[in-house]
Amino acid sequence: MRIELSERLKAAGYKLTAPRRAIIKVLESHPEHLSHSQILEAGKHFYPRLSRATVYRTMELLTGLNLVRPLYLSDATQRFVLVEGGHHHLVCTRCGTIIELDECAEGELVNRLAERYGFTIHSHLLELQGQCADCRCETEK
Amino acid sequence: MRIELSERLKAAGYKLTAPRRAIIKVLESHPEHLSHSQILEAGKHFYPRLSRATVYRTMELLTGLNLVRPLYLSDATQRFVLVEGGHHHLVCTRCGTIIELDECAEGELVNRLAERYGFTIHSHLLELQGQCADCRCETEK
DNA sequence: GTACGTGCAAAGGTTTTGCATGGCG
DNA sequence: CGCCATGCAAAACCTTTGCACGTAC
Repeated sequence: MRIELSERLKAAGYKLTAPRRAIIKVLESHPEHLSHSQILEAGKHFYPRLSRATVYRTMELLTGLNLVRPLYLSDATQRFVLVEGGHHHLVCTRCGTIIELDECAEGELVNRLAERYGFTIHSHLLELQGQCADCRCETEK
Repeated sequence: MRIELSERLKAAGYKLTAPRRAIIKVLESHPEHLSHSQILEAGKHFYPRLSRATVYRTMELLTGLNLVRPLYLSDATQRFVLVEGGHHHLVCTRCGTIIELDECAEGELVNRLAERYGFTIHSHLLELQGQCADCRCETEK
C-alpha cells in the first residue's frame, strides 16, 4: 500500500500546501522512526520557513487520518512511522539498536481478532524488546 | 512471570524505599496503562509525600531494568505497562477504547526471530490500531 | 474571494536537574 | 555511618494556542 500521502490528504479534503509537502517528502524518504525535531530539521531542507508548530499540527493530522502512527523506542521521545499495514521491529534495550523486520507473520491473527471484537484494523505494531548479541556478551562478561 | 518488582529492584542493588514501594504497589494493583501523573496521584495514596520527580526517576529506573515498558496509545501521553513476557491490545483510534488481549500467539515467531538475529527477547508488544464497531458505524452514517 | 493553513511568539505543560536533607542497609 | 535516594523549586525542554497574514482551491 504505497499510496501517496499527498493523495490521501487531498482526498480527505485538506489543502496541499508547501509546508505539508515538505513534511511528506521527509516522511517518504526516511524509513526510520522520526521525531518532531528530526522532521522539522529535515523539512527545512525542502522548505526553509517551516515552523515547529506546523510540524506538530501536520503530524497530528496525519495521525488522525491513520497515515502515520506514534511510537516509543528506548528513549522517551515520541516518534512516527508510516502506517503501511504493519510495522515490526526488534529494539535493543541496552544500546538502542533497532532492526526492522519486513515480514508480517500476524496476518491470520489480525483477521481473527478483528472478527471477534468487531474491529476494523488499520495498522499494527509488533515490537520485540530485548538485548542484541553484542550487548548480551557485554552483560555476561 | 509474576516475580515481585521489589525483589528485582533489590537484586539489582537498589534500595527499597518507601516512595519506591508506593510506586510498585500502584503498578502491581493497576493492570491498566498508567501515565506519570496517574502513578503520582495513586502513589500519594500509599505515601503522601511522594514527589513527581521521584515518579520520573523510578519509572526510568524500572524501564532500564526492563520491568516496565513505555508505550503510546491514542493520545500523546507516555504510559507504562508491566513487562510480563508480552502485552497485546486493540486500540480504537477514534474513541480511544482499549481492549486487552490475553492470548499470546507470537511465541513461535518470537523464537524464530530471536534465533535469527541473536537477540534475547525480554518482552514484546503487539498493538493493533483501528476502529471499534461503534465508531465504524458512526463514520459510515 | 474565502476559508483553511501558516509563522511567530507567548502560554501552558511536562521532564530534568541541583542541592540540602533524610533514611536504608 | 556512608551513600544512595528524596523532596523541593527552578530550569530546561516540549507542545499547544491566538492571532494577523498568506495562499490553495
